[in-house]
Amino acid sequence: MIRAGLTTERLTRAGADLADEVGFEQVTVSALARRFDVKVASLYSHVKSSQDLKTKIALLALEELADRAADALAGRAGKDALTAFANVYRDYAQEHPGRYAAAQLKLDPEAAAASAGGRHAQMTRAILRGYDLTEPDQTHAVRMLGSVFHGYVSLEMAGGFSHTGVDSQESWAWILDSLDALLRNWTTP
Amino acid sequence: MIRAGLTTERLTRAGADLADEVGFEQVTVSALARRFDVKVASLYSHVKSSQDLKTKIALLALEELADRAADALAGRAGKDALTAFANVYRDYAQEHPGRYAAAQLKLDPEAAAASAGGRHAQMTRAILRGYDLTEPDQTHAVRMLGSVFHGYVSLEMAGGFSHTGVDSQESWAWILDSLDALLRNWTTP
DNA sequence: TAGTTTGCCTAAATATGTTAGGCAATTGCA
DNA sequence: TGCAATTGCCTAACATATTTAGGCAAACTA
Repeated sequence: MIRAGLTTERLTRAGADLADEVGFEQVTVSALARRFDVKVASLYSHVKSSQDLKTKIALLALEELADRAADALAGRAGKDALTAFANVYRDYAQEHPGRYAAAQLKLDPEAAAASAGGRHAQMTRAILRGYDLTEPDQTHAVRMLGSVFHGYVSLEMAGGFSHTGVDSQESWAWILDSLDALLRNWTTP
Repeated sequence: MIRAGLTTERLTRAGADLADEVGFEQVTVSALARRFDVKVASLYSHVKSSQDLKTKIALLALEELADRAADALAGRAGKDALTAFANVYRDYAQEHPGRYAAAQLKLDPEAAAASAGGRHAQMTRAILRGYDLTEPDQTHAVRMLGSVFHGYVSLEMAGGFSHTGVDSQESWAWILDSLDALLRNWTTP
């Protein structure tokens, strides 16, 4: 019988695609096996468990996101960098809702350490070089930016901003303006 | 045989407790049945499905959160209100991680309409009465506050802020200061 | 107290997750 | 090229979760 050519890599990628199509919650070893027209048990040579599969998808999403962010940051500084970076998250979430949801999976410490999480934090710090902040303010600002970006994108994806007449894109622009102004004008009290 | 006294109410509450103990993801009709020492099928007279149970837990959490927020806002204005409101979310998430996670469940439109979601938005607007914003800026600001609060709490719960030496509580205070300053100084461009 | 309703039960079908062990396709080496 | 070792996907089996259908006994109602 002909082989399907399964690899951890292909399974992870297909799992991510599946997540984008039906939601990360619905990603299941069984569904993935069906997609490859293969018996469920066959996947267990390539992923340790359902949890392992989900972790791998999360790590993939974090890498993709970090790659896009790095691209967007290249050659930019100040507000330009801030906006480009923020838009990477928002656009990625819109294009790849399942992957974005995966990126929010709570990782165990080892996986977290091996993830692109550190790159994200580093890039946020790089943006802040365009502003005049010293530690610990810089760390506070990193956390604030992360919170706003993640929070906004989550709430927007959940449909939280679709019940008033105000356009979400406008709010997004307003918020980025505000953050830029805030960081420019910050003076330690 | 003696009856367990199941009701939708009690199941929902027990489900919420279970979520806080083992995580919202792990809440299952079977686990809940075990908790009541009852057969699984018995629960189906009180909840329509596993999804229905989760929705009910989410609605409970949203109500509790709105009640706490309303309490916290009573008699406060300006930055005092802002801080109290923000702390309600953060504290609730810390005390009740499973309930907080449940509150993030994506609800179908009917459930969303019947939820306390509207109260949350109204209360955020009430806080902004202490600042000098008019529409559409007020809506933008509502969205920004929601994003920061939800984003920060999510990232903090996920352990995102535990890998540098800077205390999370300090960042939280810094962010609330910043938001207050931002809203006070906002002038439409 | 008899009748009705309600609550929890048993039984059964279906789906997912996971492990163990087998055979065939592929790879590597003489 | 041909054979051995490896690897990949398979069948089989079991545990757990979801859900529906129908039954019996407890609790209300009159």
